[in-house]
Amino acid sequence: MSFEKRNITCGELRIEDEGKEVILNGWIDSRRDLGGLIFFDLRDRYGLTQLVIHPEKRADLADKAKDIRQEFVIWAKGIVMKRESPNPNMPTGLIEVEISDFGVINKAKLPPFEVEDDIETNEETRLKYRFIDLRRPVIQKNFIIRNKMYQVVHRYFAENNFIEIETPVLMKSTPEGARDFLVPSRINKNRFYALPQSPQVYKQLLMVSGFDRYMQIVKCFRDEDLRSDRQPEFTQVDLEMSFADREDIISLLEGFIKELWKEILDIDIDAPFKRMTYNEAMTRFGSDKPDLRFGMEIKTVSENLKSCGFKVFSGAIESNGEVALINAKGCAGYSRKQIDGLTEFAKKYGAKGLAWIKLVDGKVNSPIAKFLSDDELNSIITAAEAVDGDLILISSDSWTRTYTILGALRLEIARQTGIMDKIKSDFSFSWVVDFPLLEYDEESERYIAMHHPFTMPKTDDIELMENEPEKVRANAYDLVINGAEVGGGSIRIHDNEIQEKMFSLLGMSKEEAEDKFGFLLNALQYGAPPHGGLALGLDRLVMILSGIDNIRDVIAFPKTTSGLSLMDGCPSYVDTKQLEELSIALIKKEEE
RNA sequence: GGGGUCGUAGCUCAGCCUGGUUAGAGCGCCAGUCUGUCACACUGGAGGUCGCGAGUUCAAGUCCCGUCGGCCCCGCCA
Repeated sequence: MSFEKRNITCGELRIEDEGKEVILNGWIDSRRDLGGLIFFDLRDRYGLTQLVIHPEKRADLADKAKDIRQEFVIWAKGIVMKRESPNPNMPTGLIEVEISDFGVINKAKLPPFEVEDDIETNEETRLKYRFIDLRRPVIQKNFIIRNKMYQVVHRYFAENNFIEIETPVLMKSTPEGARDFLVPSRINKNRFYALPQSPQVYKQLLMVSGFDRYMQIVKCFRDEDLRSDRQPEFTQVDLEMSFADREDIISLLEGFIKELWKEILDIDIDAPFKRMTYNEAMTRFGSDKPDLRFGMEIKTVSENLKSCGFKVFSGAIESNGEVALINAKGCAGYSRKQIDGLTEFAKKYGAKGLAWIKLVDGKVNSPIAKFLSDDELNSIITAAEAVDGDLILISSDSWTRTYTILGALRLEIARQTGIMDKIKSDFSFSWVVDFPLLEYDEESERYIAMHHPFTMPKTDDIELMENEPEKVRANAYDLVINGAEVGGGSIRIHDNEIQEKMFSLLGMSKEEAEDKFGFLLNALQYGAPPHGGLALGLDRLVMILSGIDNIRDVIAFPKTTSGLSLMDGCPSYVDTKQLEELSIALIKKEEE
């Protein structure tokens, strides 16, 4: 089908262009046929331009226009005219193009939903027709931001002497950490590649090779359950530096984030960012990714309640737990039902119950008041800095659980009381540092690496590895923006012996370590420089910059929460022949 | 692995608790009218596997069970 090729886009004509002859190509956004006057809005990625036909002058065009429907792809030639009734809401609203000739390039079926910004279509339908959904300007905006981010990344890190190197997508399966996606192959039967959860080991090897500063915008894969901010394949800005310490990496990243915010949002942000240890983040905000845009900090009150008459509290303290609280300002009016709702919410995080104290009309209203002395009660109220009208929520459990529960409640109260709405266009940037190196995993009855097994312990703590491994802090750091973990990094182990020690702490025998990571241990013996780095979640950064709370809206072709692609129907069953070639037998053959 | 919630016209939803006439509304769509619209307006019309399956019942969109799918959360995500 022939068409006249455009010489201008739909977003750029202005009043200065009056009188020009132009050719436009695009999609019919809408048509308004007034009988004696026909309007079309023509859309492309750059914007909208109004086309007009005067039937009294051009009956032939009016006739042709009768068959034009929304989302048809057309070309139109005409003269740029000043509008009789301009539309101040459109960038091109002062002009219109009076058509002298046009043609249909391609017809379109009626789309299942309209190509508009404020539609409320089920996401299921949107994902099935993703190619139409992606026409919506609101969605396209996210990909324009995303593209700008690629450019800032490449420019900033190139200016800082980083070089981009591609690492394998088919790699060795690593048993530590998230579940791998496995890839069989015809040539090597019974063996499997894995898709990378991260190029971690490769980038460390690149440091051994002397590349000094590496970066890559890279896809990573994890076969774990999905969430509104988690997809099985996602993009990281991955980087690694040699002869660098934590401060080098942190200040480099602060420079990057500054530039990103300036470039994309034209906002100047202050650096250095706040710093907080893991311990502080947990005890003040109940999270290792604290949202610092508002207060409502957690207060620990264990000290005053050691011997209190409320067994839930004293018992928790006795078994090395804590009693802590948050003050839900102005929430004393919460009904029994609302508080029950909060209790249910807390239970999702492992709470057995939730104690509360209301301060109403100068009186204390609380089911636990009768178990506490006046001094104990007052010490709680004082710690909470509570005044009349406040609701104090108290949690007592193990250390981790107490703070995690209160951290979740803090966010929930902020949502319920409108604090979240107030702060939604604010930004807070911080580093959480000094994570524990290890955490004990009840299920496998061993220590597992909190960050990853290549993380360097803090120098002062290395000697603790022998006898008190749970006390060892890692030289690791997370970049947290608005309560989201946007990046995580660490100084890596470059010493073969420490790395072996680490593997053995994780319960790996020498043979096992050799089998799984022998190539790394080997490389560390051939002149490994001290090095460290970080990986940024690019999708999450785009989400924050575009103010979107759903990762699917910043990924062109995302999966649903059950890992399906509704548009192309993957994952799909495969032919028996294909399986035979790979020597794969299915344990349970699906019907059909 | 677990919990919550949703699935009815092309789209968004009401109806379901308390089973009973021909399953409704708005938007969109189709036809007609209309010379300044831009959410065009007005008149008329078409449009349904109530996700799927099985059950209870004289009777199921509605009740029970199963199943598929969307979303959110816990676990999980080094």
